[in-house]
Formats: sequence, C-alpha cells, structure tokens
Amino acid sequence: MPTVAPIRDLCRHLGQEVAIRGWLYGKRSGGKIVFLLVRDGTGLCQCVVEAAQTDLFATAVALGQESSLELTGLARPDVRAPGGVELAASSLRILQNATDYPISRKAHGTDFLMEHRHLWLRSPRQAAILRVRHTLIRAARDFFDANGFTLVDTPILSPGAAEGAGTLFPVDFFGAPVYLAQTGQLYLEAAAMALGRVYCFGPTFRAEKSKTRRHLAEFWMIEPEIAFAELPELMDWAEGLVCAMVRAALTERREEFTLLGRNIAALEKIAPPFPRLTYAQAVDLLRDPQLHRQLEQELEADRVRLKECIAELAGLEEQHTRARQGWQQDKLAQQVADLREQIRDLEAQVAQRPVHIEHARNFVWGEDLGGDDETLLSRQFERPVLITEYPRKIKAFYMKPAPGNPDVVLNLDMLAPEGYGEIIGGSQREDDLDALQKRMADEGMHPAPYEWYLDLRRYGTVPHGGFGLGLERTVAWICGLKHIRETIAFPRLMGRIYP
RNA sequence: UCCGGCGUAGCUCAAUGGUAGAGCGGGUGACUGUUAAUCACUAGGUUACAGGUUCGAGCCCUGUCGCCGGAGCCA
Repeated sequence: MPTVAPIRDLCRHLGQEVAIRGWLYGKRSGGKIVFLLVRDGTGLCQCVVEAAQTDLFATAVALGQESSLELTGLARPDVRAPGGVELAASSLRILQNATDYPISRKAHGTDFLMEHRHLWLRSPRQAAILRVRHTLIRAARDFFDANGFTLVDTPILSPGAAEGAGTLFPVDFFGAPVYLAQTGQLYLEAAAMALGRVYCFGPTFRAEKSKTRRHLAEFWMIEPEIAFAELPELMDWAEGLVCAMVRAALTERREEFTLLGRNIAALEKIAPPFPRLTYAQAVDLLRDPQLHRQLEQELEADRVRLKECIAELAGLEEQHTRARQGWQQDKLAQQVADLREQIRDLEAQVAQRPVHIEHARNFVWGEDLGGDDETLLSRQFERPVLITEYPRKIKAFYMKPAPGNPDVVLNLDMLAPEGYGEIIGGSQREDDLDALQKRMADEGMHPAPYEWYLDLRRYGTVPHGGFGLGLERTVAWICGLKHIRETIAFPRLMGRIYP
C-alpha cells in the first residue's frame, strides 16, 4: 500500500509510488491520453493516464468535475506539468463520480456564485483567501499571546445596547427580549480589571441595513482591552497588531497573494510608525486648498483613464465580435465585462469626486467623518492612518473626554490605505464614576442595567482602554479584495441567508 | 428607509418595436503531452411575474418580486 501524500509534498516523493486523495478539478484529453487535474486542498496535481491502460483510461475519461477519488501512481518531474511534478497514474479508486458540477472554470456572476457559496469555496481564489484569513487570525492570537494577553470569551446574548438598539438583532430569551452582541467591550473592561491585558475574538452582529461592499450583518471582531493603558499606548498596540498581522501574511502567504493578484509592494510598506492625526488636524487637512487642488488633478487623471478605458472597451468589443475560437470569445467577453465594471466604477468616482471635494471644502468641526472623507484622508498615506480625539457628541458614552478639552474624547480610529476605510475603532474609557454617571444621565440612559459596569469604577478604577479590529475588512484590505463577502466562508449579508 | 442599475438557454452575454442568437458547459464523434486543449455535429427558451400601448413587445408604459452597490450607520 503506497503512502498517501499531500499534493504540496509530492516533490519529496519523486521516483516513488504514492497515492493522492482529492477532487477532480479539471480534465483534458487527447485521443490516447487524458490529464486529470486533481486538487486536495494543499495543491494541484496533473495526473496522466494513457490509452494503453485500457480500463483505467476508460474510467478516467468518464470522470466528471469534482469527482472524489484516490489516485496512485509514480511521482515524476515534468516541466509541462503545473507545479513541475506529475503523477503517472497506475490505479484509480473512485469514491464518487460527480456529474453536472455547477461551477465551471469560466466566468460566473456574483449572484450565481453566492447562491453556490458552499461550492465556490473550492475554487483556488476562495481557498486562498480563507488561508490568508487563517494566517491573520493566528498572527493576531500569537501577537496577544506573546504580549501577555489572556483570551476572555464574552457573551453573545446581551441584555441591552451599548450603542443604539436599532442596530441590534432581537432574540427571544425565555420570553425576555435580548439582543445579539455587537461588541464584547463592556464585559472585557471587567475582565481587564481581573487580568490586566485581555482580548476577545468572536462573531458580532449588526442589524444595520447596509448593502455595501464593506458591510456584513455578522462579522468577526478582535477586541483587546488593557488596564492602565492611555490613548498613546492604545495607538501603539493597534499599530503593533496590524503590523504583526501583515508581516505574518507576507511571510506565509506569498503564493496566495500572487494568486490573488495582490500588490505585495504596497503591503511591504506597512511598518511603524503609522501617521497619526487628531480629528481637528484631519478637518484642517480636508479643508486644505492644497488637498482640493490635488484631488482636482486626480479627477482629471481619472477622466483621462476613463476615456482610455472606453477606447479600450471599443477595441475589445470589436475583437470579441471577430473572435473565431470559442475560448478566445469567452475570454474576451470576460475582459469586456471586467472593463465595463471598471468604467462604471470610474464613472461613479468621476461623478462623486466634485461632491466629495465640495463636502471636504465645507467640512464643519463637529460632523462625523463620512465614508468619503475617510477615503480622501486614507488616500493621502501609504500606511494605515490613526485619527484620534473626535467630538464627544458623536461618540459613545463610555469614551473619556480629553483632559483640558472636554469637547473631544480620547478615541482612536484606524483607516486602512487604498480606500478600504475604517478597520479599527476604540478609545480610552471613562474611568471616573461621577463623570460616567453624568454622561449616562445626559444620554438619557437608565443606570440600573449598568450597575455592574459602574462597579468597575467604584472598586479600584484605573485608566484603561481598548479597541475592536474588524477582521473581514482587514482581510479585504490585505488581500486587495473588492468585496467583503469573499473574506468569510459563509457571509451573512442583508437579504441573504442561503447557504 | 432613500437613490441608482440589472433580470433573455445550466453559466456568461448579444439581439433599431419586425423569424430569440453566440460562446462556454452537457451529449455524440475525431485526435498520443494537454495547460480554461482543439475540431465537427447535437440537444437546450413561458425573455422574472402580472397588466397595458401597438398590426406586432425581450425592447415602450404601469405595478409586483428578486438581485446588485451607493447613501445614511458602522468594523
């Protein structure tokens, strides 16, 4: 019985008889030869069967895409094989001959792929994203582990809202109305008073009716909470965490980035120190005429690019109608579709940009930074940018006002570069009992459900704070994805719960 | 919730208001080293649904449903 080898390790078995177990990814055949492309989750292997192997050949030719099988043969180097190693098959055990697999190795629309998400995961691109995600999670856990953090799991069912209740999913809890948690933060604060440095990592739920490429109804958040930490230290932790995650992905997931077409050079620039701005500085930047001039130039550049794209599209469409061979036609059709999407995006940008510029020009202190403002700001830097000290009025009750300027709070947001938006939000917490009670009263909050939270300020209160990192947005940014739905195996989006 | 776009074969898309088409995938056959193989033949349709305008509607109008991404909100 030959040993079963993962395809990734086949190069260590050259000249040996080995078995591989997997699924038929693709098949090509000549008259007297058939190539089976087998995937097993570790890699892709070309297996060769020749017509002289009568029975084996007949079986191999009849296999459908995604058939499950165990193939035994001689591992040998061959420059013509993808990966440089192929298997000269000697025996084949079919677990199931699958027929009519719905996802072909051709272009598909997003709706169709989302409807078949359970199968879409098998495609190389989706599997690569899941591997990057895995590495990022592991890197984050290693980072906390190496820095003396304790993992504390916080409850998913929560009695009320830390922020607006309109954004929470209601659940019936033995007849009582409770909600799916949108953060573990308040509980983490309690844990931090017990353990010093803690973090939680789990699913979190937002009932916001957001249908955009940046939003999920259910997403995973990594939240550290640190006793005795004040705002500058929190920024260091946020910066350190993100750098550790990027670094791990760069060392372990080169192949995946190549497959995804990710610009690795942009990722290699992610190193400390990240630019740090206060909200007030960000507002000044938004209102800076120099920024507006730069944006106008970018707008011009986009207009030029748009024209180029439209010209290119005309050429491609011409080629498409003239294409003789089927696969060329298909490929060109795909290119045309991609280009059209690019043109749509560009047109939207060109149309929106003057509005953004006007909005930025007229930005008034006290407004929240909108998605467009964030995009403008993050585009100014090649690294993630930290923005701190937002107006108190637009932020949550638990955030501590800045000493000497009670109009702003000691919060931090991190914006990812390349227009990916906010990946981290956090703050130093209000640790003074009286101040917290007053703020809660101002917000019209009932203190009773929060007595336990107030206790943390009654018994040995210390300065502390933390933040939440949105895993999926981070994965999207690091993988260079257009849409957050590809960053999680089974995305929960507004209006979609299947599969 | 609001704004915009889309809905044609299993998939990706064509089709001035005038006979619903192509490529891929499926099926059959040919081909001994393919790289999304290629070539020939072939089956495949209530044009999302319901009304309306018209001699005639996939196309125009109204409504419904579904999907997409943007705003608000947020990670």
